[in-house]
Amino acid sequence: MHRGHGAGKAYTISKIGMQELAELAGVSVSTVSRSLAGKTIINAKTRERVVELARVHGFKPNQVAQNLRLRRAQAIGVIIPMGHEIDQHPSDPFFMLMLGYLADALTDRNFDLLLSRVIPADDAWLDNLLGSGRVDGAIVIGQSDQSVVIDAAARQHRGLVVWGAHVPGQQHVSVGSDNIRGGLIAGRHLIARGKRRLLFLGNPSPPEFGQRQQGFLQACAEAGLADSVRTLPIHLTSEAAYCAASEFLDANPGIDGIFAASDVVAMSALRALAERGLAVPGDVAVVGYDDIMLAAHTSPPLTTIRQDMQAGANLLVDMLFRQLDGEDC
Amino acid sequence: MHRGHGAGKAYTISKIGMQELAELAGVSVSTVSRSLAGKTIINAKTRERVVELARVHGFKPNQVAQNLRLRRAQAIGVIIPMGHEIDQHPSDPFFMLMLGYLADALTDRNFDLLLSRVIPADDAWLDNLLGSGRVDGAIVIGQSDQSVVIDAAARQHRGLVVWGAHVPGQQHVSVGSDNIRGGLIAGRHLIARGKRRLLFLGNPSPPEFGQRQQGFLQACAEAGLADSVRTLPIHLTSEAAYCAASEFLDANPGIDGIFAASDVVAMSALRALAERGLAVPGDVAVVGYDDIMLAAHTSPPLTTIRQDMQAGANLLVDMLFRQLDGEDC
DNA sequence: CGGTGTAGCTAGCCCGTGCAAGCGGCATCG
DNA sequence: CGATGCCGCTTGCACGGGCTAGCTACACCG
Repeated sequence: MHRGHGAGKAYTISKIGMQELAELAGVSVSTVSRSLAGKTIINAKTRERVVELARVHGFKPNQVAQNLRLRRAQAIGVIIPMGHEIDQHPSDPFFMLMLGYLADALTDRNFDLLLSRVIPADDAWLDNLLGSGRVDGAIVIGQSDQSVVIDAAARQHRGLVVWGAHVPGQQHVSVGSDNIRGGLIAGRHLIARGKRRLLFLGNPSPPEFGQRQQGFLQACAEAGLADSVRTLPIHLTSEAAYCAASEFLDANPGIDGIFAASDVVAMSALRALAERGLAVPGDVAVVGYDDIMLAAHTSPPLTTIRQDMQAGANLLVDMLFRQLDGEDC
Repeated sequence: MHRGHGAGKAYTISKIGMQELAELAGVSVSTVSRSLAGKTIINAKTRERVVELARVHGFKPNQVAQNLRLRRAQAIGVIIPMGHEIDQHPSDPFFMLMLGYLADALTDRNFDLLLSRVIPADDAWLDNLLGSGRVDGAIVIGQSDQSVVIDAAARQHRGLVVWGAHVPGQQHVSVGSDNIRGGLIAGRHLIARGKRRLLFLGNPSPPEFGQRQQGFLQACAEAGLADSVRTLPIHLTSEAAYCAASEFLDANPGIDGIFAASDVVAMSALRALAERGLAVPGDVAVVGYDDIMLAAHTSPPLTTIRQDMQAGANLLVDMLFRQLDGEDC
């Protein structure tokens, strides 16, 4: 690993302030402020002169001061709580995809995106962020096992939306795909293909995953397979998933259909199957969840339940801003 | 997609301020400030009373005001410039992995992470961020085609480090793996396996990729293959990579070794190969770059050049803070 | 009386905005 | 006939946003 360095530097940390700029322009500070804000109340000629001068001197208004004055933060916190998977590194492409779309949507509205990975040690992580003034609102990706904390925060602050499951009675606004239905579809798909010895691969304790399992079990029940279906609760990391799946497959030969809680898990399962010489989908069919981009690029291409995450991200952001605008939703 | 909502809410937006808290405690605002900061100059009894009162009322100092006063932002910008790949969505697991490690390292130092995806339209994107006061420094992931802009910003501000290539004469501090060496290793690996009709898969214009290609070509030259080696410049998205690779393979049968600029590209190549009935690594050997987690979970597991990104991320953050502390590096 | 331990005063940090003043000319009023 | 006021438009003044820190003020003690 290299550590390159630039040539010797002479930093030009001359950071001119509004005060100086005003003197330079021969106007008052307020005129500078209004000019840069493009207020038409300032004479066009004066305004342009100020703007030009600012450009020349590389002046940028200090946004921290600006935000303080305007009592806003112009930033949204995006949080990935990692309660149920203490060692899950969010290298999960799912997070990244969501993050990318959120970044796009927020950038469009001129808001910054403050990223937090949280390993909830106390119950105050969300309240701390929301109460700190650093953000105007927050988007939580996945309830993890923190529904109680999220509900509490939702009661005290406005400007909080959650990607994840919608459980009856929850206090917080959430957006997510219909996980139960997704699980149902996955189950029916496997059963329609003649698979009978089914396995749910994933930890059902986070609500989204629990609902996927629930839908899956429902499909099994419809087919009279309620008794034979198995669940293997595993971590979401690909490595852990791979190990657990391998072990399980060795101990339980005969499985012919797998529904994985996420595509990453599914890919690990594919590998474990390949190593055991089991054909996919001939011997064992696999269905994933998310439709991350890589899903189409495994061999064979992974069957997966698609979530339209761009739509989801946009909806999250829409609802967040509606809350911030005072709408009650 | 559901849009769940919580029960009707009565927000407790009572956000008490330092002023009120001071009155409640019967002390001055400064005493509250110092108490919460844990300054021992305040009598322990008074201090604890204030702290307790703050806790009870859920008071959290406004960090925006705090930062303004302390002339800092307590945040680092992390930027992914997307100059060369206008449509590359950073769902690339590589970015996410890096981002995760950076988030960890910054969180450890109590800094926030401001995420920006930038499609450089003007030349001011970096200067705008650095000059806005919203961040104390920035980490740029990949030079893309913006080396000039980055150099310019590095000259004006302190607190800027870049993940990517180290090219002679650059003005900015950069951290990255030895891409030339990586390419060299990849090339030698393929050649040692008896492969002779080689292909570099990736757009060599961003410096990191260019250096990977350079090392690869060097290995080819060593083996006298300089003339037969091919380069296929493609986009980094898996979809685009897949299409381009498929087309190329059809038009150029006989390729027996592929070095892909990234693992995502490599995975797409694997799929294209599999669909053409070409065995990996029997007919065609493939080497990727990055060692993202999924690389081990393809079938067959992908050979890849590993970058220790955690070490890289830590180094980036270390060097950034050294710059901020005034060290000249 | 000088020293020590507490706590308050006040001046900012950098910017935005309500209020009011000044512009020159013309109508109204005493 | 001279004084006042008001026009619409532009700009400046002064204050405030929540917080910190240097200096000051006040007890109390030896």
